[in-house]
Amino acid sequence: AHAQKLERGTPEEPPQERQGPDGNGDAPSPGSSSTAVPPTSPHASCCPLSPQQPGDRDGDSDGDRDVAPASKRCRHSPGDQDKGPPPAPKAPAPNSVPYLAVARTFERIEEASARLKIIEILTNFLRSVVALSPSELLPCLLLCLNRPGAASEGLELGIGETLLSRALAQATGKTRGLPHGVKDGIGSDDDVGTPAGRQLAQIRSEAQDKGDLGLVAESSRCTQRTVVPPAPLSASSVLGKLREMAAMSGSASATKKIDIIKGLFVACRHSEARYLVRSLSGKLRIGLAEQSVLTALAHAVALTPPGQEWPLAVVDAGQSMAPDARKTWLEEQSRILKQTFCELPDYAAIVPVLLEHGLEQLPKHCGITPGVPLKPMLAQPARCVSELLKRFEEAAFTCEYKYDGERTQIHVLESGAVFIYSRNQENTTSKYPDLVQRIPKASWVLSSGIVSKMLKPGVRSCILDAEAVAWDKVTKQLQPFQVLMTRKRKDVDAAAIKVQVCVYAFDLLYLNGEPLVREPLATRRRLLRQSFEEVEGEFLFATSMDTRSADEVSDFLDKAIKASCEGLMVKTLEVEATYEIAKRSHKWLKLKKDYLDGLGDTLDLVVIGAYLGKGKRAGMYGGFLLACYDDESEEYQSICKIGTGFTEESLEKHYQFLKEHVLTQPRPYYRWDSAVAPDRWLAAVQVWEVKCGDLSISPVYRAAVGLVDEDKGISLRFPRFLRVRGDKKPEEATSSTQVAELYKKQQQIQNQQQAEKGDEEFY
DNA sequence: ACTGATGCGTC
DNA sequence: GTCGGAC
DNA sequence: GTCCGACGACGCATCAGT
Repeated sequence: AHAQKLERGTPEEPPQERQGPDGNGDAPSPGSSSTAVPPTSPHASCCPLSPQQPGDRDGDSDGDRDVAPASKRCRHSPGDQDKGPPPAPKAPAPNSVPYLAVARTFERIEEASARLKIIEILTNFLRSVVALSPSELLPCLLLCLNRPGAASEGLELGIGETLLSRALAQATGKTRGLPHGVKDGIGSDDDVGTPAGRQLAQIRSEAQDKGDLGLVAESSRCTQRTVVPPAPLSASSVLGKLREMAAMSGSASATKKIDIIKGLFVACRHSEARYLVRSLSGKLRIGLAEQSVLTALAHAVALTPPGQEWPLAVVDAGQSMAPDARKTWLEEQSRILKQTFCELPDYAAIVPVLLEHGLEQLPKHCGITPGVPLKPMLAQPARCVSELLKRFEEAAFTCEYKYDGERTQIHVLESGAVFIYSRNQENTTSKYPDLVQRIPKASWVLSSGIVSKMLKPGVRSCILDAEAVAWDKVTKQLQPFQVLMTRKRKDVDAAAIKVQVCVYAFDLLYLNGEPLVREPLATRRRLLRQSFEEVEGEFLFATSMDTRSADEVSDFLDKAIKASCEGLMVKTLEVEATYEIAKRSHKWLKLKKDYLDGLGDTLDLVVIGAYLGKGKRAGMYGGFLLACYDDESEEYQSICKIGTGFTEESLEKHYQFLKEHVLTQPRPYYRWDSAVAPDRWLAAVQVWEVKCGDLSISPVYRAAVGLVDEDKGISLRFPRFLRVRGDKKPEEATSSTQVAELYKKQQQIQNQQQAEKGDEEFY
């Protein structure tokens, strides 16, 4: 019901200040009792911004709106006391949670760096919400996670830096009240002549300086006037607006979204603007994400059980426990929630159950359901074969080819319905109608002529874990990831599909009504092989080998590469071999050529540009534009950007060194596309050694243009910085010819050419 | 009707 | 996807 | 080891602007 309400974007009831906790409440100082002492002067003790902003925005009275009567304050305090929310003197009416309470919590979290501290702050905030405004628990959680809803809902905000900057420019510009309907800043930078254009330029420049549009919003004055002061934001109203915007499409939707953002911005107080803008831009940047939110939620509902009558009988259910016992108990509670969440990663489904039945009962009501995506097992990189053997010690393990495609979770329901989900629980069913057709039950419905042997008799329902890989039916070869990417994504007509897909199944998570995630891989794999039949080019089991010999692993890795795979996945078979993501999400290991020292491709490239950093890289360069050298034309040709592999120290050093080499304009012998134009052009003075996964034909980069493709250059997949090559002059960088060679020698390209050759001989 | 920019998903 | 930092 | 947030290439889908 709550979700429906949000979907309709129902406006919140008029806020009742009398009851509305304002979130200003500071925590009692450490050591104080569980009973919070309301600060006597809210501005003095709770609103650090107020003294600096006398009278608040525009001198109107909204600075006072967020001050509730002292007796009602502190309810949604994110306080760091560990004794829970302060009991209020009397039963509260159903409250909404002020967005300011959320923002204040975010502030505190952002200031903290220790995860335990972050969890504690959020826990206490959530305890307040559970106790006072349980109906707003879901919106609060979604705001903390910065998501408008579950991934499988497929909601996209469709708001990026550009749109957001324009909205801010309009809200802070002086366009209103100007005669003759001045252009409002929508459009290109061409309108810098207009006030809004100037404002936009200023917003952008300030955003570059601060590396965070949210901070810009917070420090900008909103000049939009409203006749009636806007109502204070609540958690659910903000989330409702987010969902409203996500649901919008069609022409002029951007303008409508801008209007909504302006409306929200007008209503923002204090730090609300910062977090609103960050939410809209998709980066909360407070060091809080899924795992910590889950832990905090578990702690919150464990300590302050939901559904209690007022006054709360239990504010801290762990109060009487010894510290150690309390810790163990909280960890166990957290584990229960996380396990459930991994099997049903949807807060909209979990939260109501949590509120009604409590945490202990949660697993009874929520679990794996075909048709609902679950969290996939992930893998950690292994640097060498010996690390592998060391990690798995005596435990038996298996190696599987690591296919270069898209992770797919295939759900077959008893009804015969088929759903396909991505690694991130996005519903990709419509992208794979061909794949859906291969499921027999679906085939009956769609076309009785299609017969597949894939599912063996007796399989009524299942969830498969697999990789979908582009497959050339003519040459009977795997195709590169880039080919798979060219498939249409929406409303795909199975008959019109050009890029065929072969599914490589490697795990079975559910079979005929039974979850298998608590079974070891050996069992799951046996059931997988028993239940399904391979069909060439359509459905195969991932090629695997069970071994304990380092040499055999190495050989198998080479075979995988020769078979156009990325490398190997290595998994224990019996020990620690369940599919319980909550216990450890990266239980598997991945072994790729480019992880191995001395193996994989490295290039020596020239830095020719830099991008201003954002977030924790604000105030320095966050990324760089690299080029190879073409000795033929004596040009530096852009090949990729790079933004990882640096230590904080090296990043600082690069900034100090390279800022001395900033150019006012690019050298005439630089070749690049406007899409990658850097914030600062740099003189070609330094060579960096860079490692990468594959080399790809690029739509925007210019390296080795004309050597492999007539007018497309080459770029690097997964580039990362290794070190400065102080011994190399820029002209000694990797040459365009060498780049082309590296491209051609890739196994996938070799295999492809091999196939073409065979084709020619055949005709 | 077309194109380029933008957003967002995959890896 | 890769990587480094904080814990 | 876990969690988080810096940053990468690339292609489809969508929409503003022409």
